[in-house]
Amino acid sequence: MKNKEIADLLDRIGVLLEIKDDNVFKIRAYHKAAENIASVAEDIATLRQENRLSEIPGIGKAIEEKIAEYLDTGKIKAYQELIQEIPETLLDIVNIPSIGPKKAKLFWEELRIKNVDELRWAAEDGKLLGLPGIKEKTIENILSGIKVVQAGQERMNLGAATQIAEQFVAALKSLPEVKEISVAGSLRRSRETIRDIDILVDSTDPQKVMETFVCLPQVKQITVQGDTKSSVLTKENVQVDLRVVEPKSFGAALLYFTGSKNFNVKLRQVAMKKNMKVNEYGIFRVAVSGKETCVASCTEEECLNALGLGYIPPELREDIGESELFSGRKIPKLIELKDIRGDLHVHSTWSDGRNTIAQMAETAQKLGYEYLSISDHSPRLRVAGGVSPENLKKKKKEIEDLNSKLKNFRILFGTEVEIDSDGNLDYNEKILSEFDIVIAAIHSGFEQKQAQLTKRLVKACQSKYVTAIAHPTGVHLGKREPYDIDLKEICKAAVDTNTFLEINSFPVRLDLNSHNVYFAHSQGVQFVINSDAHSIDHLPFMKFGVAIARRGWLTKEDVLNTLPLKQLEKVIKNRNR
DNA sequence: GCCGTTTTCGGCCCGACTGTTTTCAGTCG
Repeated sequence: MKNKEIADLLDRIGVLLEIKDDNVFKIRAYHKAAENIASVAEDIATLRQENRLSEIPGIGKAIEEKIAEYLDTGKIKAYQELIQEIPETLLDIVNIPSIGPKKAKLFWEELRIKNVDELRWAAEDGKLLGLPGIKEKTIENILSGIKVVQAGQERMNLGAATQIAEQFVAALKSLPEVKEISVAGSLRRSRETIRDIDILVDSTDPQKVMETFVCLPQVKQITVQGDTKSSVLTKENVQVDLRVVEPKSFGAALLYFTGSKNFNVKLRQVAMKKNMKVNEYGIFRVAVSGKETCVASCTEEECLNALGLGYIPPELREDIGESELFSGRKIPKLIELKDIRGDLHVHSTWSDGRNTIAQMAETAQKLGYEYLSISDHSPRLRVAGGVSPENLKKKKKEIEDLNSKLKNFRILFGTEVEIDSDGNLDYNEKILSEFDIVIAAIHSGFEQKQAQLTKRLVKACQSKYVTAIAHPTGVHLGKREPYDIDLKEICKAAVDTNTFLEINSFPVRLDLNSHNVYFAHSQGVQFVINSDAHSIDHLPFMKFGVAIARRGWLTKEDVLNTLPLKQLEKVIKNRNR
């Protein structure tokens, strides 16, 4: 699937045009197009074949042609021409914090600096001094920016970001000067990966809050410090931004700083049509005279209502389902964590889990679940110590013994069975029929061609014993790209065979992701949300999967493990017969 | 370069902070 490649390339064209000081709206069009392509769940090559590229918002004639050109030739002529004029490596320079297209252009034109190393040498040798607008402080910022980039500022997964944010929130919350506090930004929207952490505080004494914030022990470096906004780098090189507002603007500020950027743009466009204005201080009515009157600011709901919109949960403030959001259609009641009645994919010491079945079950009960499936790996997955057929008998006995002592809770005898390179399952039919629930997964042979990988998953769906496909795309955030599958084909197979697709809540997976969930849902797919816990500490990861489900517009009715045990068992039994 | 319930041309979101400037451009979110 070439979606990401093409999105990257269009983004690069955008930046190069910025360096060239081209029309800002043209530049924005390229970035917007790139963003939208990156978030399309379907293969862009398929969309092109079906002549549906223009269905993607922000794709007009010119960009459509460039996409086609890339799919046919592997190149885009316009890009090749741009990098004849401007060295491609200037793109790395623009990536350095405090450097944008203007400075990159300046350094290139005046000093022929074309990459980060040359820039560092020039900065260290004082060669940048004397260029217009460049003095000591700017050089200092450039050198520190280079260090930040080279230390690696990759996006964190949702779980890692949540952990860091919780530390900051806890520290600030204890201050008497802090009235309300909330995370904002992409973390509040529960994006799969997060770059910076945004925190919003409402306080009557901003200075005190800022002082405390920048002096917290986890802070390594202060990058920005103002009256209402400060930014720091933590020891792990994570940027944390703090905004402080007056209590009366908390809602407007929260709306504003939660974003997404595109959602905010959309809100302002809605506002403009009503002769209104949106900023972080409130929603304003603008009179013909130009006089502005604040009409809402205290809560997000108030602000959205003032714009004629109902409340929109943060997870939906994305481009996913945007047309629905602003068409006046009612937003469904999204699934919540409390709707989840059990976890159908966890591991125990029988394979690569760290805790016993009993321990896992005990924690699951504390979380308020009604059931838990111990879905250990099958033998083919050697590294995980998959359970042999002989051991399965012992494991089943252990579960039966535990169940006989449990009240209002049931442990299910499950498996996460390997799908081999031909799409066959790692246990025979007789063994598979013994399980309460079977989920099937791919853990090897990722490098196969799209057709073959897709066929494997489709074949697994067709097994009458398989209830769900675990982590369908195999992505490992920041480590491994998803394997090349035709999601549409797999959705079709899932729907035809009543097979559920998993939303795996494990923070490095989050697979399916929210875009895929939204797409699969549109194809009629049903889901299961699992933690894939390998220890009792992992069971609470379920909240991340639920967040992804919400981002994909799912309601509780779309998710198998919101059912009470009896109904769940019935669904599993009746499936595909 | 894209887009349309002000529709095929003329628009295209808004503000904080920094470092350089004597009032603002660049960067960032």
